[in-house]
Amino acid sequence: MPEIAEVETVRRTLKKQILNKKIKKVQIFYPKMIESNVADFEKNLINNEFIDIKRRGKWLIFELHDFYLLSHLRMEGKYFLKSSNDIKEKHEHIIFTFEDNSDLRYHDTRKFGRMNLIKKSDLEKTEALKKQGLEPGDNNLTTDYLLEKFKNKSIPIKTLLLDQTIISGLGNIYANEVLFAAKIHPEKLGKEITEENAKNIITSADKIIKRAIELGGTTIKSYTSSLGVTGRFQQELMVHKRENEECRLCHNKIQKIKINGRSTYFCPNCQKK
DNA sequence: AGTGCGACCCGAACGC
DNA sequence: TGCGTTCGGGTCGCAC
Repeated sequence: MPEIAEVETVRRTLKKQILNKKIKKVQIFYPKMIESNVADFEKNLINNEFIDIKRRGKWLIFELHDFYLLSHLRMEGKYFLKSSNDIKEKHEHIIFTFEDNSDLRYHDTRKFGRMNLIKKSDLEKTEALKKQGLEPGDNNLTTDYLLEKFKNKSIPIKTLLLDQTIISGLGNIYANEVLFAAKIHPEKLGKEITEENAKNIITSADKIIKRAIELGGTTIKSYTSSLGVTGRFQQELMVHKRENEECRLCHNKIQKIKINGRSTYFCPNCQKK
């Protein structure tokens, strides 16, 4: 489940490995994954090279000479660096081969991830990126901004934290963790969020994401980021995946409920309605 | 416009 | 043991 901290970890790791190497071959085993024209995808990447890797929310942005390759890992997308002699594994869907016979391989068990190759001049026009809200840690992410977005919303705050057009980068794990840290019940409606709540969300999100990035993200279930990097943030999870375990603060039992069909974990004592 | 929900995927977990 | 069923989770698009 790559969220912002995992994506940032992938970005930093890959940046050390793949820049300025000429791409000599692109193999596409699951064309549906590519949202732009598949023939152009291959044609425009061959003989090109990655010169930088940026990120916006959960989108990875690989910069080439005149294109950007946008990559969203969704649930289980991972990148691996291998030798082009290595046998192709079942869930490797896109393989980029560099001139030195090293491979960048995109692996995605559930095939949810997406890629999109766009001209550099189209970056600002790209819907997916245009819609992204403010990231945790951004100075423009203020209580005024949040209260404006939350007012009139009859949607649980948990769902609003997952809305990438408001705050960009939070997924299910960190949404649960942020609400615990901010001491807000996940079912509290957007319009009921107070200024103090909003302030706590901002502070908690910033702190939690920074710490998670520091620890290389969270490895949970099947998710490990690229190149075998294992996130260590899961050791610090307060509520996520801790149903019926003791709250680390008050020793009450952590509860699991569904909000909008998504697993939501919280401490009923620390996070009162 | 705001809200809810199924579809996309497939391995793991679960039930019998 | 083995088989069928359910679950999960980010995002989009459609229905109401």
